[in-house]
Amino acid sequence: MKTSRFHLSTLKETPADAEIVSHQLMLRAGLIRRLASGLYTWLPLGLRVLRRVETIVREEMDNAGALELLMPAVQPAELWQESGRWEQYGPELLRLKDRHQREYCIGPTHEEVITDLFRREVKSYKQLPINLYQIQTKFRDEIRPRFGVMRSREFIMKDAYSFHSDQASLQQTYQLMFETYSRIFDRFGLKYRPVSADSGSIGGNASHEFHVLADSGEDGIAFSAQGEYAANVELAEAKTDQTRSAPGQALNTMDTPDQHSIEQVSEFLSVAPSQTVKTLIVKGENDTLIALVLRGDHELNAIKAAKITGMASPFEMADAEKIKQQLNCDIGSLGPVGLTIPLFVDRSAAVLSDFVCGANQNGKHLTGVNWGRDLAEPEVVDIRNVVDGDPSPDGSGTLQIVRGIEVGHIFQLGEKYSAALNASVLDENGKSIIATMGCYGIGISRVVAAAIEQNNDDAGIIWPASLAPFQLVICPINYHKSEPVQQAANDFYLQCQQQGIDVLLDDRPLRPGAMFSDMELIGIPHRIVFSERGLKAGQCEYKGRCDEQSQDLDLAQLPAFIQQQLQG
RNA sequence: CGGGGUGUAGCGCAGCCUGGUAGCGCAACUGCUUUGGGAGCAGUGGGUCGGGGGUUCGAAUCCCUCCUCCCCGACCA
Repeated sequence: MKTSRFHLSTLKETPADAEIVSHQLMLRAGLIRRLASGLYTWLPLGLRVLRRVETIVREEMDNAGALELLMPAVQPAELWQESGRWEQYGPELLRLKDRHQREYCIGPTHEEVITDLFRREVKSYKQLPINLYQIQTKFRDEIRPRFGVMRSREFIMKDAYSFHSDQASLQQTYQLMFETYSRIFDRFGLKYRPVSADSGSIGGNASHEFHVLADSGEDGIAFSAQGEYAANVELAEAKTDQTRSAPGQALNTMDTPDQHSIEQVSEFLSVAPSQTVKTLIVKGENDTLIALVLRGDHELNAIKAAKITGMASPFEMADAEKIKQQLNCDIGSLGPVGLTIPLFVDRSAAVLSDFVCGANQNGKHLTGVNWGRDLAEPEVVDIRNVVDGDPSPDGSGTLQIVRGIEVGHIFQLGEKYSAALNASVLDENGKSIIATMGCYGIGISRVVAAAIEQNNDDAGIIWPASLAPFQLVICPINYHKSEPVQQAANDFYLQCQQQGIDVLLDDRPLRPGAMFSDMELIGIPHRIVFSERGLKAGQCEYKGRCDEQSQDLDLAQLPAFIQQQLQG
């Protein structure tokens, strides 16, 4: 491809409304353009990257025996009513009516459609297992689309659905998909990590997420540096290896005027925040209140807390006013001692002794508090986020926390949709059995953003070789003035094309600086420069996108050198 | 949905407070010069100032209203 025939559309300035680096660079490099909130056009350059992602996914899914099909983006309401999700899904589901007033939605996912297809098509256990996938545009009417294609409303996803006559078969395909996903992400050339998205308490590996690692990632991933354990922070079990020591101090009431936060109180009383306890009041069922107690330096994990029986649904913090009215003190002075509402205590808070907490009286805190002596033995639960250095739940060393972007998710669905839509086959005894299902997604468009989020520098995008829109760019200096330069560039360009190299020739009449900056912005991995000066010495120049310095090459060794670079 | 902000040329912004008929940089176009890290000079084109309504002799500017986009919302005891 020559730049003169390709719509390169780079921006020197960063668009004001793009917040994260991948979004900024995708706009600046001319990969995407915004049409409306959460809706983006993929420009030719961006589409080349998107296609590379798709191709890798497609090849590996095909290798794993999955079969590609394509389902409609628009789906009839009846199917969603049958699964019950027409009511459950809420405003994220974009609903519409046709001219006959029949109701439809634009699919955010395709479980209903695939299950409907399956029940019409597949009748016998002999046809199982089967794994069907598509690469398709989805729509979720996000409350707040942001970060460009990272969290857009319309997006491209690979979704696969497998059907089985028994759990063992599902397990087998699930394992195969896990390996396939690992191969896909290896081929992307991205740093990633599969994490279990299930606490593990239900047994089995019912769900895994694949995260591309990036400091700006929205999800926290906890993993054991020494062992296999890896889980989303939202779900990682928080353990403590401490045991409670015997009480050493007497219970004391201290005046703590205007000291509300843990930070203030611990500084005022000269104790570590980890020696204090915070008491959070949340809503319980039937308009009641429930108290949650955490160590002062820990954070509540709302997903875990929501699972406690008796919690209001959805999980919510109680209003300050109601707390004041019922407990007779402000939220900055709450404590577990003497509370008459149900009390759940995090494991780490339950092993404290001689700790500090609010006195349930404004302006006062208690010190030297001990479970079992000053108040009842606690009802112990796991309700906090894990932190760096926590013991790994599987006993293999300690946890580390990194940030990640969720780009893949594999899931054992079981019979949720097959039962609702009565998707059954006959087994070897002629008996009708409900199929059991798995589903496997990869956010194709999100992978592009995640790749940039992980790989960029001040100059722009740094594509891994497998995702780059072009592998190699030829930058001739004075292409339009110097015949030798034009000749050398054209010759090498043709030579690359004949070898099947995805090569870009920058034949725009630009000054070198402008040309180099553009090519670095769009992230082409390899660059060859031809100049009159170099050609006179029988040389050209090579620079890899991440190289500090360029290097001179003899023209004779150029083809072999490039061959080697592209393979490496 | 609630709160805050924003909207002026393709992009980034000034002008608004204190009304007088729109400007800067980049980009684009033409010509000449230049050609190893986003060139210089000269010239050109491009804006219903988000929409509608109002106040006024006169509105980008003041008032009302609708809309857009962005940020915040659940990590506080």
